[in-house]
Amino acid sequence: MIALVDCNNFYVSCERVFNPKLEDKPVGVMSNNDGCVVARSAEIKQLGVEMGMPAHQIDPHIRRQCILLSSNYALYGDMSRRVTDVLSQHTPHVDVYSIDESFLSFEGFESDSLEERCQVMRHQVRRDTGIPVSVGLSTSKTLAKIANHRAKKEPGFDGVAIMHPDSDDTRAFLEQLPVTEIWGVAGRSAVRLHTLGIENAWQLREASPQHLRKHFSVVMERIVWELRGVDCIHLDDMTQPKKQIMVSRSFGRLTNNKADLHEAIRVHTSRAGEKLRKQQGLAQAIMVFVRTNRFRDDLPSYNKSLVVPLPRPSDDSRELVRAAIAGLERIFKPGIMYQKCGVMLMDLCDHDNEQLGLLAEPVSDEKREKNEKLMATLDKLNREHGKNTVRLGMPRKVNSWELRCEHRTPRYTTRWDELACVKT
DNA sequence: TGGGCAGTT
DNA sequence: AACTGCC
Repeated sequence: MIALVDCNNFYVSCERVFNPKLEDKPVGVMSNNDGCVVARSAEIKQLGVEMGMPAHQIDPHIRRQCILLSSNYALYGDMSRRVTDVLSQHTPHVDVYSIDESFLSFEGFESDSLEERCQVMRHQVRRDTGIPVSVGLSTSKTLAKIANHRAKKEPGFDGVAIMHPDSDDTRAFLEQLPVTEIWGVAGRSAVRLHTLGIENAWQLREASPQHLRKHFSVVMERIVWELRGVDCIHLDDMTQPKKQIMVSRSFGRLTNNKADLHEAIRVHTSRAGEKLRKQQGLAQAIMVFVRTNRFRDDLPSYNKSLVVPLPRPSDDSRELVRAAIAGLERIFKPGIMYQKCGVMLMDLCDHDNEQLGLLAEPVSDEKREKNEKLMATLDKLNREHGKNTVRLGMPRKVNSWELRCEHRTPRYTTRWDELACVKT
């Protein structure tokens, strides 16, 4: 059996742990740059604030009743780790799927007592971390996801729902479940499934896997098997090293300032270098892109990207930055109001079996060791003292390009100076 | 009106 | 290099 453990309204729940005044209130957490609403309390859902809604599109009358917070990823990441720690006490097989979801395997466990076991686990997570979670149980990940939805929506389940793949109850539920509610099926696929006469999850389950593979891809074929209860989506590739590493951000406000883009590209590239070193990889090329706001038809639009090959495979932020800036110089167009820029490290290879190009100059062991030490020190400082404590290049006085996050709460659990104060 | 992938054209 | 799809 597989369990999907999903935190309820995760970001909002994290905020409530440290600020009980948010309990019973319509609370929302916004995405980066205070753009869209990405987490909602039950009360704000009641007011009709939809998932992914741009914050500025909320009716002002409704908005006044809501508490909208900027996202506090330092807090959510740390709370997520705490939840995972508790889950790990209940089974050795925990696959962290996202910041608020984990798949647990209960293979080899007594199946009669699984629901009870999950209730105990659920209560322990609540007690030890303050985060409410729901649990869906079945024999495949896709069905466990669906069971989890039911655990959240149908109060009778008390937070833990089990779905046996071949029961009448499962059939009845799948028959009324639109395909868009299935993990991996969204708008475009739904339209194409519709033309094949497939509207609900049961019809998809009964369709021929080969047929669907032909019309879609192996991904859709797997969904059919999964709906039949066959576990065939494997997540171990989650921990596999990434094939590309991307770092990009929107600017707090649009900018046409070349220095802003330079600084942003430097910071994003440094961050990408950190991620690359963490997975012990080397990049052979770096892509740099700039973009205008596609929703502003009143301004000229300009989207441009450029791949810059690196002289040799590298994980040295200084070499990466040099290449990225060279790329930026070639695609920067003056007089354009830019909304976003970023970099992507490409053609990643493993640190150990680095291959030198024909023209690449080998680096002496001594020099390489020095570079590695420098980068390791940089990473350590930034890890322990907060992002961007140490940066490459000249810092600027005003980071006019930096993100908007006007309503961020303290990083209660990861910063000594931002600990929650019980009484002053 | 977010960010980070993978995959296709 | 640009675009699509997904979460």
